[in-house]
Amino acid sequence: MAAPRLGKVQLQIMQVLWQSGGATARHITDELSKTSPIAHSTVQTLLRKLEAKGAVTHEIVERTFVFRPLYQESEVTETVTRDLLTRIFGGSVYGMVAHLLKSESVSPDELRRLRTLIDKEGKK
Amino acid sequence: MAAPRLGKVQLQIMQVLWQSGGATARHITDELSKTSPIAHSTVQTLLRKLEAKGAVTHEIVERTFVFRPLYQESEVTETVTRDLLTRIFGGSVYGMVAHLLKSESVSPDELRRLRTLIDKEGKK
DNA sequence: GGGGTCGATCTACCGCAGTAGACGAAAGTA
DNA sequence: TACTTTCGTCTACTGCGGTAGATCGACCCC
Repeated sequence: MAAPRLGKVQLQIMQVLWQSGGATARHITDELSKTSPIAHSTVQTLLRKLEAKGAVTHEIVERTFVFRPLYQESEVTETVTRDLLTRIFGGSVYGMVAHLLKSESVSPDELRRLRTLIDKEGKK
Repeated sequence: MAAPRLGKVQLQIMQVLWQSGGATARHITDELSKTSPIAHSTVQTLLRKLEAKGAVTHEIVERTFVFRPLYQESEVTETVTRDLLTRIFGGSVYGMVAHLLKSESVSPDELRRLRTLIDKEGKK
């Protein structure tokens, strides 16, 4: 099992791929440029680096590379979340949730859904 | 207010400082070496880098540097947690907590305490 | 006083993310 | 056919975290 360390932009690229299932470098550049401009060659470089570490693969469709994610979203979410949980909160889920409730504004509706979630979890 | 990005070892150094209030480089080296060996000069280099970005300061006590943290623990916790929340969970506290409950094993006792916490939060 | 110890500094290197220009090939277009 | 666009590759550089050896100065002990 890989413990994939992804940079900030690399993660954004993966997110575009997860969302679309597969995309050309051009599509990714366009998507990322919506929020902040980035050179096409930068995206291509990062895609090659991602491929080098096994995060993505590509196939050629009409002379153009179509990239597909190899890392699963759940896998990456897992890794980075557990990493934070361990390093910052000493592994305490309670500590982490407590911090979230204290420092982030959570709507009453979200709180309700959280309570439901926890109840369901307790019944398992 | 700084939103400082700290590396892995840099964070460990800060944690030693938060725990002790203030410490010499030697003390930090010893503490960190308990888990994995690290050269004293590495710690010193990182301390200088941390000082350069305003994360720590030092005073001289009997010809030895005693370092003190300038970044507050809460501040760093805040920054990195919100960073993850935003980048991975699109800002959804619910999404993040749901992931934690699903992928981390949470004891019944912890679940109870979490429910209590949420109830308290709902009453505010 | 001379050698060992300890602290701080200097310097240098590696790895990786991010950045992007330059270049060449191919394909469409006027 | 010649121009333009698009794509992928090559190359290179910056910044930063992490790594640590080499060195210098001060202090302590015999």
